[in-house]
Amino acid sequence: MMKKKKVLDKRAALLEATLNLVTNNGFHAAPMSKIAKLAGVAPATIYLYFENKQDLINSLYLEVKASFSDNAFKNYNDKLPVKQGFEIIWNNIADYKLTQIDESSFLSQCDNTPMIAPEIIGKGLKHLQPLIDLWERGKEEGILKPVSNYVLYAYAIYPLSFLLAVQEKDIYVMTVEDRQKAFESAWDAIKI
Amino acid sequence: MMKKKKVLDKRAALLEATLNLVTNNGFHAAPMSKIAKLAGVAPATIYLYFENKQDLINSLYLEVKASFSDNAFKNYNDKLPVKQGFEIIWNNIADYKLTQIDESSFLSQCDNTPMIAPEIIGKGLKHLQPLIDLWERGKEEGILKPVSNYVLYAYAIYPLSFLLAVQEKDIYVMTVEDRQKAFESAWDAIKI
Amino acid sequence: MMKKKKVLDKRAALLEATLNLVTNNGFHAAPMSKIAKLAGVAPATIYLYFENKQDLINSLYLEVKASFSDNAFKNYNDKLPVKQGFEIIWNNIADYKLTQIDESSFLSQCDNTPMIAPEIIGKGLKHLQPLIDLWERGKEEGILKPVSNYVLYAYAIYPLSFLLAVQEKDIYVMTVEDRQKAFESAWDAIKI
Amino acid sequence: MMKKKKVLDKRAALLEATLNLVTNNGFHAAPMSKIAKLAGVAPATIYLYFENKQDLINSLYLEVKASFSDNAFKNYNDKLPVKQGFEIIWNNIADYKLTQIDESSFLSQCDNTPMIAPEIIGKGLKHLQPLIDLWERGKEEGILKPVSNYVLYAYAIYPLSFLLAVQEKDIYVMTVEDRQKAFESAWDAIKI
DNA sequence: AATGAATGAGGATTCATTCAT
DNA sequence: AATGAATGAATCCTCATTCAT
Repeated sequence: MMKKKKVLDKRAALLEATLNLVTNNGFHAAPMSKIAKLAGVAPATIYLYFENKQDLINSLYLEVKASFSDNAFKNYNDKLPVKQGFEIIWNNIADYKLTQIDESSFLSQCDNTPMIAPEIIGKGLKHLQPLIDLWERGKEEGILKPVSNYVLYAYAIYPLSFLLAVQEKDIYVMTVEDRQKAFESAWDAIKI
Repeated sequence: MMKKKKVLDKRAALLEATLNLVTNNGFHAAPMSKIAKLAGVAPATIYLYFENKQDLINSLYLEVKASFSDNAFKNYNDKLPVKQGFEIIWNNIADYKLTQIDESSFLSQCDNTPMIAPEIIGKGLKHLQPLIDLWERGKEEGILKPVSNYVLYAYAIYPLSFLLAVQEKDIYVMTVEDRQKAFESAWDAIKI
Repeated sequence: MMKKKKVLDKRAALLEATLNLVTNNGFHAAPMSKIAKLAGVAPATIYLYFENKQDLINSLYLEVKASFSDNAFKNYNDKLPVKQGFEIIWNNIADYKLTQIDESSFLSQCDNTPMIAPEIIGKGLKHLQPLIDLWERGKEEGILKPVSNYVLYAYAIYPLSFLLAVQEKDIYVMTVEDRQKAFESAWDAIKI
Repeated sequence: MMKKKKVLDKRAALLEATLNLVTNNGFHAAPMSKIAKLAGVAPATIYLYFENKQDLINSLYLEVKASFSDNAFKNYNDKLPVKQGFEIIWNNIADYKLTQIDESSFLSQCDNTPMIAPEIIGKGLKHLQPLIDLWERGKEEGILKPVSNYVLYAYAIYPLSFLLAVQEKDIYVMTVEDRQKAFESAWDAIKI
């Protein structure tokens, strides 16, 4: 069990090192040798845990996406009223984007770049099903605009990515009121 | 004159080749040799027109950003009522994003990646001033929510990037009605 | 232990290959690829032992200079009378210059070319201190001319470089008597 | 004639530019493009005056060597007593080495490097014949040591190259007395 | 005579990956 | 399981030289 722990440690260290390097320097400036050094292992060791560099990146993407999604539904259950449920999810996501900055930047980079193959991106989206379900219910109940879920996502969730980006670049700091207003904008955009 | 034309041709061909390769393969898979081949010149020729790879990318970024911005204010003038002015700009941007797919993807990639230095990004933003002015006026007139322009951008314009992305991945095709509704969402998000 | 040996072998092989190529072809005609081939390793392997080409050249310079200096003081000790001590050193240097031809040519090339930075050249000079000490003593004892050590070096040691050069070009072969006379010229030049 | 002048100007400008660049940066950092720029002509123009880079370097070597030799025999005639004649030549050479620093450094670089083919070096030596003749006479008259002219050159003339080098590196400045003593060393070294 | 655009060949260096230990 | 030495292939970039004008 101690052994198992250590193994997981090494894998985790590699993923974290990759996250750091890719986020701050970009894919093309995150060589395997640096990843290994930052993780405290030998370059060859990476290949015990991952098939190759692409597999390492894919794995990281899926893990981060999973942690993002898990977080999104904290304290949420599908019996809540639509607006209340949405508010919980929106706040969870906002919290994540504004505090897990490296992870969020990494996801942005992956989602706007051909560095992750579409089928892997697709896998990562599975976890958001409860949000889709909520929106479908909202549309049935006549609370939400009858538009594609893509449009809902574009207006309700995606703007947070932009706010994260400017936040991270230190050109704008979001106050508590700003955040409340941002939520209202999101809701105004999708509510009927 | 013929000479001047040819020179511009070569520079333009290089920029276009770079746009194609970076958009479809990513920065790290767009080697100078491929760029040269696609542009129909020898690798060394690139260095007659650009200092180095970074300069080539920066130049491309600024040119595309400029074309994007120029397009955004087609038929717009700052005497128009706020909503009408905004609608024109929004539609211009939507047209651009949905038709100039390569250019739009490239800009997304640049804006979500450390591949362009912040100071160059800053330069590219200058051109959007008229939109900022319009928003300031809208807030003064009590038509728009009194929030940071970053928030307005996040909800009014940025969602189009997401819609472009899904559009491009063929997982969603936007109809004329969808688009009208998307505009309404944008407006609902920012109007008071 | 076997491993350690092999590692040293490779480093040494690289240094030797560099010595050969630079000596016979000049710095500008000693590409890393040729050095690697001559040393029997892949080009990338050079970078396991040296930071870059300049570091390789610098290292070689310092090693050769050290071997030159070590040799210069063979059988010498600072209790010997000035003339006798000088004769030993002079002969040691003459032996080195006339037998270690590649090494000597390489040093000449380094010392007459901007290929080695002044601070590295400076480092290489440290080892000659005992000769300087001997000369200072000789001046104190009224045996040597009261002139700068640079002048003493120019007349006592430096001429050997010229004799090496002509020797190497096969335009002149030095006999034992010639050599004895050369020593006398050196001594005549610096003695009072 | 004006035209002829201009032509010579361009050739001379190219030679001077080459001298500057090679002297200060070394052969491997004196690209044709920089030479052209420094001379104020287009790269292709070089090839109107010189066959290729090697020819340019060779031509420069021969011109500089000729100017060095011409200077060496200023005010000299072969009727003078040996010591007096030698003193004149020695002083001429010393003047040249200590004032025409770029030219002297360039010659040192050429003579200690495989950058000039031996047959070209040989050509350059022709001009020193009067010095050889003087030495032969000195040996016949029993004034000079009966040794090879190479040895005489090594001790009488070559040391000046070393003194130039240290002079140029600012680690030693030669006074008038130093210079007188240097001459005496040279004479002591070769006289019987 | 003079040029500046153009280039093929080659330069130093990096990198993902492998393999003997 | 873990490694560090090793590498072939590729990357960015430079350079001597040419050629159409």
